[in-house]
Amino acid sequence: MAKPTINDVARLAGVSKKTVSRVINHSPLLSQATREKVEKVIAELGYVPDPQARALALRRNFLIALAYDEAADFMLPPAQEGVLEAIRGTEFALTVHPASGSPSEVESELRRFLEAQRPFGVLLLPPLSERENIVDLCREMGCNYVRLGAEPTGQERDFPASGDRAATAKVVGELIAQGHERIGLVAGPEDLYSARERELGYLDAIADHDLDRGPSLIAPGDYSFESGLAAGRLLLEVSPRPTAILACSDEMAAGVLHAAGELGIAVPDKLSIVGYGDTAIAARLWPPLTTVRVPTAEMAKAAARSLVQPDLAELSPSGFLPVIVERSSVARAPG
Amino acid sequence: MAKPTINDVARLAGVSKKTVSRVINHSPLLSQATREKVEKVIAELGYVPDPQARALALRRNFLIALAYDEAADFMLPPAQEGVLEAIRGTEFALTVHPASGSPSEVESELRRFLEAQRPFGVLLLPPLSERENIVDLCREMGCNYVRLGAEPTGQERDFPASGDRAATAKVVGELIAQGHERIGLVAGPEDLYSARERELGYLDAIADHDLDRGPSLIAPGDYSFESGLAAGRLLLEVSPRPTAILACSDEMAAGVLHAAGELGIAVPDKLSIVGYGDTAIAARLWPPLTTVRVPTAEMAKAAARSLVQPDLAELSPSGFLPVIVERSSVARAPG
DNA sequence: TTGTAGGCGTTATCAT
DNA sequence: ATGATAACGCCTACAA
Repeated sequence: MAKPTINDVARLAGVSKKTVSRVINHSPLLSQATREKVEKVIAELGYVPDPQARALALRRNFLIALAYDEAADFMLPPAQEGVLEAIRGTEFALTVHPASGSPSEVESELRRFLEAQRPFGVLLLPPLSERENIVDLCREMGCNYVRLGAEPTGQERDFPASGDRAATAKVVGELIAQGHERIGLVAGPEDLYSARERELGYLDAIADHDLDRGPSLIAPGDYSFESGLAAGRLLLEVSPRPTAILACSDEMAAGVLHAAGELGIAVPDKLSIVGYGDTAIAARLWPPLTTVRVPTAEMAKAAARSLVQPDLAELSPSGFLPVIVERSSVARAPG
Repeated sequence: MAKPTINDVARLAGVSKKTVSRVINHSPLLSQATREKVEKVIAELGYVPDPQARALALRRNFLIALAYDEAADFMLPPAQEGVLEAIRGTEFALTVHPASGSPSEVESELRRFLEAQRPFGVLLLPPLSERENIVDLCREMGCNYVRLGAEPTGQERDFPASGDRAATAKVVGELIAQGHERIGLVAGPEDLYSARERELGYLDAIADHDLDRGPSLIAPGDYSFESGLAAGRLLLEVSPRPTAILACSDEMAAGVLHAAGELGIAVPDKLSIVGYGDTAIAARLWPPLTTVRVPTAEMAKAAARSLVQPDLAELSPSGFLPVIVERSSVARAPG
């Protein structure tokens, strides 16, 4: 009553193992008759090829890994969803590997993971995707990889963060068009390419319109809620107060919203807030958050597909542009 | 320059394959001398045992699967986190399998997944964990499994949802103690054990205090934000309006908060809101949501550990009780 | 304490 | 179009 093996199938069908193997792998050179005969036996026995044995013989398994730094929690859900969508219906599965600790710990943890599982391919989320030693590690281990959200390198197969600068400049421009003249920024972590681009976009817009950009209008943050809360308290304390704040992540925008709530500042009447990411939280906040949608899931899906079916023509990796989502946290500048 | 195999190590160390194997697997019966000799060669060569070959020979791999229905999105992040914590530092990895579609599609998808990956163990999230055919499937495939959040069955190794009824009764009791007499409920999906328990807990408290429980005070929901929004609109329209609403999930509580915002009802001054779950969103809403914390991550961690190290004594699976988290969305009843 | 022979279930090579 | 034989890299059983 043990699981049937390829040998059982071969014996019962009166053919060789290899022939059964050919049936399994849809080899083109097989007579229709034998194929059907073998398939019948397979169905009767309920035979399923052993994945471990296949993996050994093929020298590859069917795992796609998603590796990320703890700092990437904010983009994990959509990225994961995208990968799952890409591999749905295939024989691939997703394994998830969070890294934590110091850079060298992160590297050795990832190495152990790659050694222990030997996944067929890895998706690297930022900031992991921006670290050369990590990329080198993947290459050295002979593991396919794709980088997400890193600085563009001209590597065909990577999916860089593109368009953040222009998108940010555009939202800030829209705030200005609505009469806002003192616009605060809650910046992101400096080691993230996307965060730097967003800040540059903000500066572009400010410069374009000759607006004030005293340092008191830019507060540091790390994409986390807590940092957004702290930054919000900071920015809302300066005088004259900004009438609008752009946070470089939705989580931080939620923090700013809290700060405004604490101070009794009405949003959007007295303060407009814009987030970034259009993550799950954006539409659930009150007021619903105007934000910039980053197509993380779509990028992850395309990236995973490029690992799984490298032959298929892909959407151009640079074709994933952020787009502004207007909700209710922005209004004209007060009086 | 191919990867070194056990043979290379054996040859260079001047011992047999088996001896190397014993070193790898920390066999106790080995002379210190040979062990060190072999370990030296292993280090020099950078040899790492091939996981696929090991998996084939051992007839098991090192994957823990997390299987869930789409309806379980709300508890996926903490569950995943818990599993990852449990396997951190071990040679296990996590693979994630979402199921969607009709019940029979879900079953056949899960079957294909289990066949294709043959994970060492599976964690079943509700409502998957409550479906007997799914559990049978795991058993039939000879796959270790643990159920999370299902109805208690007396099975030692499962981690049922326990304490929801009592916890719900307790929060509602506290609302009553604060003067609330018309308390609405946004119920959860009826096919979830935990949702049914929460509704029962609500009814317990209402009955205990001889309060009104007209059907107009109970609105259906499915744990989603949208259903919470709809339920909120419904409940806030009846007259006299409830002064407090308990939503059986944080997402639905966010929906109720939106409904209140649309109608210009101040929270918590005119309306108290309580959520359930203490998911990420609870602390980020404004006002911060009073809610009931469900120790999903801890349960998932313990559950995963029970798969990975079944020998170790475990925390009693029923030891994970929900606990009330007071924040700012509750106030005394107005007037 | 160590080695030998054989098996795990599949695929690749190279005949036929 | 099909089959015999040898990998793939590790582990178990048993012998020494």
